[in-house]
Amino acid sequence: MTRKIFVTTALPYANGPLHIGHIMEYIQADIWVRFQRMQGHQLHFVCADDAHGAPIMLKAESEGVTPQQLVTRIAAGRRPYLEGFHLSFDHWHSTDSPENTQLSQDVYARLVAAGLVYRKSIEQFYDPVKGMFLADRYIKGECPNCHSPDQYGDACEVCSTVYAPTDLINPYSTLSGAQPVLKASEHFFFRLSDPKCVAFLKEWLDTPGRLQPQVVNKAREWLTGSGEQALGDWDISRDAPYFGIPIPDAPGKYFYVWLDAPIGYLAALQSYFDSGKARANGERRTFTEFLAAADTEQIHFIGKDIIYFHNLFWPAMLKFAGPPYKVPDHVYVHGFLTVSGEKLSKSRGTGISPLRYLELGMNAEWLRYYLAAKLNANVEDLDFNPDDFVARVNSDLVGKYVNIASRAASFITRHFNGQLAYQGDTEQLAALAAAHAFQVQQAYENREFGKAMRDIMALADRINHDFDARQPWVLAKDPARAAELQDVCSRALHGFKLLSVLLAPVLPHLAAHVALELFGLERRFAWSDAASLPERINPYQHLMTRVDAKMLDALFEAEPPAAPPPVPRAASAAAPAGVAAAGAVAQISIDEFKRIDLRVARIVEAETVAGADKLLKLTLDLGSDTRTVFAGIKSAYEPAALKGRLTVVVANLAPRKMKFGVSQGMVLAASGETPGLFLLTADAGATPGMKVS
RNA sequence: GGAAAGGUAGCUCAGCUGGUUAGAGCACGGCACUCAUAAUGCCGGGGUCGAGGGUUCGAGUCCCUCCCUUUCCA
Repeated sequence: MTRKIFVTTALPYANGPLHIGHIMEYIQADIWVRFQRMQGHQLHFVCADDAHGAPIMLKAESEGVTPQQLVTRIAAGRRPYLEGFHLSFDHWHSTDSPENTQLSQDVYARLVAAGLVYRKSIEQFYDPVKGMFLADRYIKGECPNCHSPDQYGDACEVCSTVYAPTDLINPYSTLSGAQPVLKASEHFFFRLSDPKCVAFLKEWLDTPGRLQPQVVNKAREWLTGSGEQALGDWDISRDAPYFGIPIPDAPGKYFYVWLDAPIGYLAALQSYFDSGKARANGERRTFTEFLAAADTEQIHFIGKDIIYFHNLFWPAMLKFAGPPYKVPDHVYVHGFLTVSGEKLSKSRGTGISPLRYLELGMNAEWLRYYLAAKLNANVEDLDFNPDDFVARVNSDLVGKYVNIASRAASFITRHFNGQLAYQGDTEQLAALAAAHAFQVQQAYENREFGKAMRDIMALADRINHDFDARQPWVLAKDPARAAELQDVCSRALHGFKLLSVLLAPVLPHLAAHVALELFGLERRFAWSDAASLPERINPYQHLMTRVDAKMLDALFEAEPPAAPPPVPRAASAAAPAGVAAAGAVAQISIDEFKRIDLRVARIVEAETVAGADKLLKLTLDLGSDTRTVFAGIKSAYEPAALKGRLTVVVANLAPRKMKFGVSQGMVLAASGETPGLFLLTADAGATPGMKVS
C-alpha cells in the first residue's frame, strides 16, 4: 500500500539565519522523508518561515525597513542552507502569506462557532513612550525574591524564581527605558480548559504509537495539573502595533504569532498544491481533499522546547475546527544539539555556523552521517564533538564503507573488464541482503537512525572481513583462480551496493553517484535495489575524502564566539572559498605570502570582555598606531600576564565587526590536537611596528 | 519551587518485559597483511553500570532516598 504522507519541520523564526540546530532537525526529517520515498510512498515535505510577532516587528523597525522587507530578505537567504545540506523540501513558504491569513481566520471562525473563544479584559504592562503593550521579555526590573537587578519579567536568571512581570521591583521597558504602566485591554482566549478539549486531548495523548512516551508524560503533566499548575486558557490575541494576521471584526487586534505559526504548516501545503508542485509529485487531488482524506498521514518533526504548542494547542485547534482539518498523526520530538557539551545560544549564535561549514569545503554528508549515527527516537540531546566527528566519518564512511568499493573494484576493472560473476548460491546471497535491508528498514521507520547506522557498519565490517579472509590479492597472481577472484570481488561489490542503498537516505548525493556512475543505473537507488545482484561496474572513481582535523579547527576558530554579523553572506565574499576549501596544506607563492602584513606589536592593555567566554580585548601598540583586537585566548592567558608582551599581529586583516566592537587585526597563536594555546612572541630587541617576514 | 528526560569502559553509545563471566565502535598496546587516495584483519588491556538503601534464588534492568546534567513551567 502506498502511504500518503505530509511531513513538516518546525518553522524557523524569520529574524535571522538558520543555525546548526535547525539543520539538525531538517537532516533528521530529511533522512526519514528520503527513506519513505525510497519505499515508494508518496510524500510531501514542506516548511515555511515563521514571519510574525513582536521581535520581527521591532527588528525591522531598528533596521529601518518594513517587517515584510525583513522577512523577504531572510527568506531569500534560506536556499544555500537547504541545497548545501541536501535537504529535500518540496516547498518552502511563509506564514506572512494570503494562504495563512485565510486559513488562520477560517480556523478562528470555526473555533468561535464551536463556542471555544471568549473575550476578557486583562491588565498588562504598557510602554507609554513606545505606545505598545510589552511582552514579558521586554520588561526588566529587580527580582522580587533575591533582589538581583535587571531581571526579565517572567523569571529570575539568578535565583530562577518564576513570577509575573508585575511582581518586579522598579520595572522598566527594555525598548524605551520608560517605566511601564498597567493598562487594560480586551483579549481573546481559546478555551483550552473546556471539558471537551481536555477529554479530547487525553484521548489524543493516549493513542498508542502516536507520540513518544516521554512526550506523553510531559504533556499529561500539563493537562492534568492542579492548583497553580492547572491547565489555563490560551491568550490568542495581541494589540496593535503588531506584525500579524488581523482578527476579523476586531479592529486593532491580531492573532498571537503562535496561533498562525502551526497553521502555517497547512498554508505551506496549500501553496504547494496551488503551485502545481503536488500534482507534479503525483497527487491529483486538491489541497482540501488531500487534507481531509482519512489515509493522509500528517507528521510534524519538532524540538522539545515546543511540545506544549504542538501537543495541546495545535491538536485541539484542529480537532474543534473540524473537517477538512484533521489532527496530526504523529509529532516526533527531538532533543537539542550541543557542541562540545555546551548548549547553543540562539541569541548569541554560538556553535557551528552551517554556512561556514560549507564554505570551508566540508562535505554535508559527513554531517548527515554523523548526526544519523547519533540520532534515536528518544527526546535526548545530542552532542557534536569535533574529535568524535573526525573519528566516525573517517573510520566508518571512508575506512569501512567506501574502502570496500575502492579495494574490490580495481580487480574487476583490471582483470574482468568490469564484469561481475558469482560462484555458488546467488539466491541465498540475495536473500541475505534482503534480510539485512529489512532489519535496517525497521530502524529507519522507527527513527532509530543510530541503530540503522550500527547495523550498516556491522555489515561493512563483515564484508571487509570476508574479503580479507579470501585474500584476493593472492588469487590475482594465479590465473587459474580467476573465477574465484571474480567471485570474491563481485560479492564485495554486491555488498557495497547493498550498503549504498541502505545509506542512501543519509548520503543521497553519494548514493546517487554510486548508482549512476559506478553501477551504471539510469536512476537513483530504490529500496528494492538492496537485494538484487549487480552485474557489472564502471571504473571506480574515488567517492569520499577523509575529514582533515584542521577543517574542524577552522570551523571553530574562525567563528568568533560573538554573534555573527547581521548579514553573514557578506562574509563569504571576504573569504575566498577556494582558498579555504583547499585547506591549510595548500602551497602559496612568495608573492601571496607577501600580501600578509605581519607586524610586531606590544600589548599595552588586555582585558576581559563581559559576556564573552573566550575573548580578550587587547590594545596593541604597532609603533605608528594603536589598535583594538579581540583574541580568542581567554582560556590560556590571564589578562595581567599579557600586558607589556611583544607579539605578532596580522596588520592588514580586514576589520571584523563583532558584538563587542570592531577587531582591527589578529594576533598569532599556536594550537594543536592537544589542549593549549600559545601566543607567538618576538625576541628581545624587536620594537612595535617592525615588519615580520 | 514543580515536573520531564538522562547519568553504563578515556570518548560516543547499545543493553526488550530482571537470569549464565556487562557489549560495540573509536582511541590505546601488540601481531598480520598489502588489494585499497593508506585502508583492512586478528589478539589484548580497560567498567564496583552516579551514590546509598531495599525487593528477589538472582538487578545495569523493579522500589525508595540522595547527588549531578539537560530541559519545560504557556
